[in-house]
Amino acid sequence: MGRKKLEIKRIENKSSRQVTFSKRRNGLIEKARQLSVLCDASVALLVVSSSGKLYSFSSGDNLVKILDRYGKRHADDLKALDLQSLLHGQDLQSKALNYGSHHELLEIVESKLVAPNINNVSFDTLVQLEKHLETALAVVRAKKTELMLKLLESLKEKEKLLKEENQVLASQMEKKTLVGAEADDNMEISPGEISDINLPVTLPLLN
Amino acid sequence: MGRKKLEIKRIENKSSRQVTFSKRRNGLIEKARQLSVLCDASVALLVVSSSGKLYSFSSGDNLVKILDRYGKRHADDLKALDLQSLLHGQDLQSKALNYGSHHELLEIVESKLVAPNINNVSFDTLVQLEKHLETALAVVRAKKTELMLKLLESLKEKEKLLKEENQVLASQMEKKTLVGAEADDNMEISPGEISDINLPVTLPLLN
DNA sequence: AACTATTTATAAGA
DNA sequence: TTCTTATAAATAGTT
Repeated sequence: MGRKKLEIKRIENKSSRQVTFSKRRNGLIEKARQLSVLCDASVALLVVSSSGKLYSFSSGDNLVKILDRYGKRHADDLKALDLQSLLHGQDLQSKALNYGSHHELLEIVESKLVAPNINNVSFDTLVQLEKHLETALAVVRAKKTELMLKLLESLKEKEKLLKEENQVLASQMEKKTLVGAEADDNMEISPGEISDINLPVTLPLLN
Repeated sequence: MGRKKLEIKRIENKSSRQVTFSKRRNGLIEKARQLSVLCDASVALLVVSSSGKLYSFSSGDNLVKILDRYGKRHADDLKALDLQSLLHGQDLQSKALNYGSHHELLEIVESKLVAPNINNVSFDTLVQLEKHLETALAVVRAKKTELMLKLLESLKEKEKLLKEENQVLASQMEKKTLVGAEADDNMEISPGEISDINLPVTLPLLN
């Protein structure tokens, strides 16, 4: 879509390849964003320039929700395939939870690759394994984001409570100042509007 | 780019959202492909519809190359951290070869996320798991590339042999033509320059 | 799935 | 890089 129709093959001129990369990369990322917004879809995009620089986009919150769903559905698929015995079978917890270190994941992968029956490691198998790992990674990242969002929310909540408390303290200070410095210990305190539940213990109780 | 300008916000009508998703998803994937071809870039794209269906694109060879470089660098980092013992330790094969399906990788990941002790799944744990999965992915991709390169080499080798054979055949044809058509069955054949090892069995033996 | 009126992206040029 | 503009492509609404 420019002055001329452009064949889709490697642009040989280095500088125009660079320019085209910059333009189209921006366009692609914008399109990805639009798709995610318009259609409530999760989109993850990764672009590596020929010089090795990395650009990426991911639809964020939304990605979390949906990859979570994807993970759950995948789990359902596994159930349907009667593989869930490993996940929810009797010795599951003892088995899976013994993975003290995630290094074992790597071991499994590596063993597949250095196995004696190396000839059985077909290209297709590797492609499949790659896909599974990608999915696993997506699920883990989704969970990570979810945790971050929860943390964020709890921080916001704390902030709100602290602000409320500050207001009460400020009004008390004002009162105290008006009454005079000698009445400190007998000062009456109004109950205020905030409840006492969930107040951080490091703060003075208000009523 | 349609009959009307469309605001970029969630399309509420379900069916038109579905249609738009389908159209734009295709468009996006095509754009991703074009960028990778035109600019010799690596592109990976992952789209999950709101119903949880997964669509993806990756630029293949080129991505392999660059991620391979990434992978190697990552592998070097691991060595520096003295973690490679896990990769090449002794009981690794016996342990891990029992994993018949790659689904189990996902199961392990999933079990970590839905585990009863959900509160123990700390953010740090997830970050670690993410790193491990990334490494695993890099390793798998490196192996994939290795296989591709081997295949490529063997194809080149075959090509070379076939070309040599063609030359011999061509010179024989020339000789035959010069001698005349009636000497076919008694024609003397020169041994030529090529060896008989590794010649495809579907080709006529030359000497 | 097709069809188009339009909008959008972008190739070339400055 | 950034902007401009002619033109190619994508796509929203329609059938």
